[in-house]
Amino acid sequence: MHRWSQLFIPTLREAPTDAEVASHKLLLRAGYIRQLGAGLYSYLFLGNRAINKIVAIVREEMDTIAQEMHLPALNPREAWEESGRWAGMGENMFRLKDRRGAELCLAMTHEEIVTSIARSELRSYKQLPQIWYQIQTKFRDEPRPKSGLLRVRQFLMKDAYSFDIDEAGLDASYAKHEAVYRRIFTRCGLDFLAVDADSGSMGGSASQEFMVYTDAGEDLIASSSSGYAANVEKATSQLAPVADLAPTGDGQPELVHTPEQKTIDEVAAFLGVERVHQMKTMAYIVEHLDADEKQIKAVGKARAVVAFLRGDHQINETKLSAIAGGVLRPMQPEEISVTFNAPAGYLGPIGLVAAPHPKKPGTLVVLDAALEGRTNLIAGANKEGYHLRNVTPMRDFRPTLVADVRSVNEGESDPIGGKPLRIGKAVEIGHIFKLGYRYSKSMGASVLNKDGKETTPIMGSYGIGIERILTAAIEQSAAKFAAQSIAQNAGDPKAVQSATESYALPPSIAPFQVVVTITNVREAALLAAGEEIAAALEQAGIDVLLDDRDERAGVKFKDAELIGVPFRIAIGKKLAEGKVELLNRLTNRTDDIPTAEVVHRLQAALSSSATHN
RNA sequence: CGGGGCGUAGCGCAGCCUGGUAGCGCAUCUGCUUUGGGAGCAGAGGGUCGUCAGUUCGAAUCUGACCGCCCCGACCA
Repeated sequence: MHRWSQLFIPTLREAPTDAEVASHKLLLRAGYIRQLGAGLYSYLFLGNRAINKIVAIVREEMDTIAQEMHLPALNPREAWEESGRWAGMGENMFRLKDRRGAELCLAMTHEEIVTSIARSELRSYKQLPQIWYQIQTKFRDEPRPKSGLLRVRQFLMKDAYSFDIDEAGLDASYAKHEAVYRRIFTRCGLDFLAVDADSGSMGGSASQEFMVYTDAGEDLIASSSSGYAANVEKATSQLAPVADLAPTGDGQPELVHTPEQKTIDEVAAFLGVERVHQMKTMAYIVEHLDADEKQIKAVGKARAVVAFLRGDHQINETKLSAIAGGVLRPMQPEEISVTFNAPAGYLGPIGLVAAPHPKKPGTLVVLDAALEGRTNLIAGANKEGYHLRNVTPMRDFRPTLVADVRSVNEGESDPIGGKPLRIGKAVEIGHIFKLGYRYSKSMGASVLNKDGKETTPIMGSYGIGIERILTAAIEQSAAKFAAQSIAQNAGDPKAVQSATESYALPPSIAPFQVVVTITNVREAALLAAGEEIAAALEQAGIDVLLDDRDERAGVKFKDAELIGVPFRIAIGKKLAEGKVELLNRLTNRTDDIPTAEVVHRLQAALSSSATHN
């Protein structure tokens, strides 16, 4: 029996000023965690209990499709040299030396390690597929740890890796993970979305992120009621048709004097046109950091990239970077004038020499797909103080390629059902993706296939951030409480403020399922009833915390709320009538129930809250 | 790494401008009262004022360097 009077649950009346986001404040105030340094936290009794509950769910579900292992967190340099990531990880990896001067790192992830095991142990296609996972501490030297447990330097990750003989096998392994992830997050009580993600730097083919909408998040995602969901790095949308401008003069590109009019808005006002009738020019340098010799020979280590977009659209650098095949940085004005012999602010498509093919030398010119088929646009003239009218893509200039390189906007129609997109911040709690051959190939893993031929296995990689599940659950609940409170206390900012800092965890991951609050331990009858009820609940397999502290009732109620436990049984005045009070914090419903029915009623409440999740 | 803010008791803060040897609330401990929504009264304990150096008769206070933490940005398998 867990008795509050003997536990270390250091709740705080006020949150330290360092804490900004709701989950951070609440985790500190509830005594779940304490900070050791930037991005480093100690998980105290309650925090550790919640984490353990999450881990147990993850483990139980993962065990249905995979085998658990435990790999070293401390890795020798050599293991990371082979894949090229010793250099590739850059500053983000913690590095150290042993007493002999040998270099080591603290692993950020374990592709290299599983691949090296696979390479030395897997011989035949008959041994495939394999799915291996672990729940391990990961280390990342984040440039900016922040938001409590949301972005830290040491955290728990469930990472899994699949090895298959062919793509069909990988598809199956990937699908298994998707299904298991949905079960895990559902059991953890989260409202989540699986979104299409950019698989960019890991070089895979398909990738989905599991996201929870919350303002504390760092990613932006777009979703709609038709079931479409994507990271904005990858999201697309359908656009309403635009009526083009009528041609002027002979309909050919025509110079117009636009002195000092550089921005889209300035030109729009000056010429009396809409932004949709303009073409925006974005110039970048792409650096091929891990280019091979062949590529360097073909297009150089760095090359100019120009993208043309509709005047009211925003460039999506992730999309452009994927096409350009490297890291982008905006061109400096001097670089623009040297490279294109045109002033920044008046850069335009006509006269620009585009590479004929992305793999051929020259400037990579990308026309955003939204401009395809448009006519009579306004564009920069590559001449100080001038723009061009009547610019019609494909007639007046040819880009290297046409591609979607813009960012979607809130309210645009989603590409599958045409429903309006909702764009919001979200926290990434899991990520699955098809890695492909990157590691198996570079590290030389192979097995014999049916025909006795050496075959490189194809890999998948699948992560879950354990702490982020806890954080997201708190953020999600706190947001709900805040919204309710704002609705109920519209005129009272103080009440809103205090309720804003409340939450209740799903029973599956809460450190305890129920708190039994003895309102006054000095009354022998209350104390005895509390002990008895708590024991009965425990007997029934329910995780119960008995608040037997010699504190005032108010203090105990506040603390019970602070620690986020979803149910509370208060033993008080009504005991004289043989009743206690059951509070369901998830529904905010209070019932007076006969003591004899407590176990039964709570079990019913627990199972109904589980099915609602 | 760029920009901003902060560092004084466990937590929240004042004092710094104008140098004179540290204070308030909460928490903690003791006693009495109180006991269903963060109690009241009385008393007590607790601080190298982030670190180092400098200026000064004297530094929490002025100056410099460094360290740490938070926020915005860059970055982010």
